[in-house]
Amino acid sequence: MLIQIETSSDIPIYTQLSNQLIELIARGQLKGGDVLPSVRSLASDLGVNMHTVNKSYHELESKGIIRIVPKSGAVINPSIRDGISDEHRLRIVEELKPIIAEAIVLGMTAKEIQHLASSILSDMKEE
Amino acid sequence: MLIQIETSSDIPIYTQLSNQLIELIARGQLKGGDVLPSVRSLASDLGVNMHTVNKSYHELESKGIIRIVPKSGAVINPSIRDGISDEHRLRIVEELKPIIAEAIVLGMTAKEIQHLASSILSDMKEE
DNA sequence: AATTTGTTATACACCATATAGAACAACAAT
DNA sequence: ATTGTTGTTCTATATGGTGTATAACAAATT
Repeated sequence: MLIQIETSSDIPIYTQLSNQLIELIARGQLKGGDVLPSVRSLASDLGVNMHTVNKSYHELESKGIIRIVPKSGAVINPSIRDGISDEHRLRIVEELKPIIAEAIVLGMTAKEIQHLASSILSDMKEE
Repeated sequence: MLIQIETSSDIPIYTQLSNQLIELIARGQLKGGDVLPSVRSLASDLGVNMHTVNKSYHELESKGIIRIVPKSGAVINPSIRDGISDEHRLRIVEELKPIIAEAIVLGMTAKEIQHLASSILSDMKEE
């Protein structure tokens, strides 16, 4: 499943896992309807605890990215065609703001930041 | 100094403070050469501990945004005209990637994400 | 019938966060 | 020169998050 965990990172394991799963979905390598591995099997593959994977899955569910069906599995939600909700959009803004501010302070121009964003976007969309 | 701390937030106080200081600098309300308040006085104003402010200042210093002169104060570094360093640029990319991926998964198109970034940028640059 | 599933509970260790108090040497101001 | 402020350092404590471990449960699957 192409996931790598760095235990020495200052980013929590469950956050690393959530981020990488989100990126796999964004790249289209995981699609709506696909079923994620069970918490036990993925934990075994990654060499981490079952509860750590479980925490990541529930984080993804609270973000509206997957739904968890007890005794069955975690299923990726279909892509939303109606556009993003106001709630989700606000969360993205609050997450983007401090990073964009940091980029400005470190000397990037608006044009450079836009170009950086578009290069990240095209990198994810090309697959 | 227009800083608000929410103790009930899940974001650490020192991170809230760092983010708001960075945003003040990005907006031009704090400029290169300006001296930040002493850790004791700002801690008193915000109602938090001295060490918490100190931790925020050192985080900003490790990011290259301010320099701390012992027995003197914390001074904002002048804006970099030479452009951003590779190290800083890489950090920005790594911070942007998971958020952009999340935005895609939640149903935003590349065009919408670009528009969102530019609206945040113009909001910060207009002051 | 046996296995696997997500869930729940308890327990433990470790680290980050936040506060508190104290003391120090260097600097600025009166 | 004395006073007050500065960032620094140290110790101490409390709290919560993170991660692991083990166990048991009920529902679904095989």
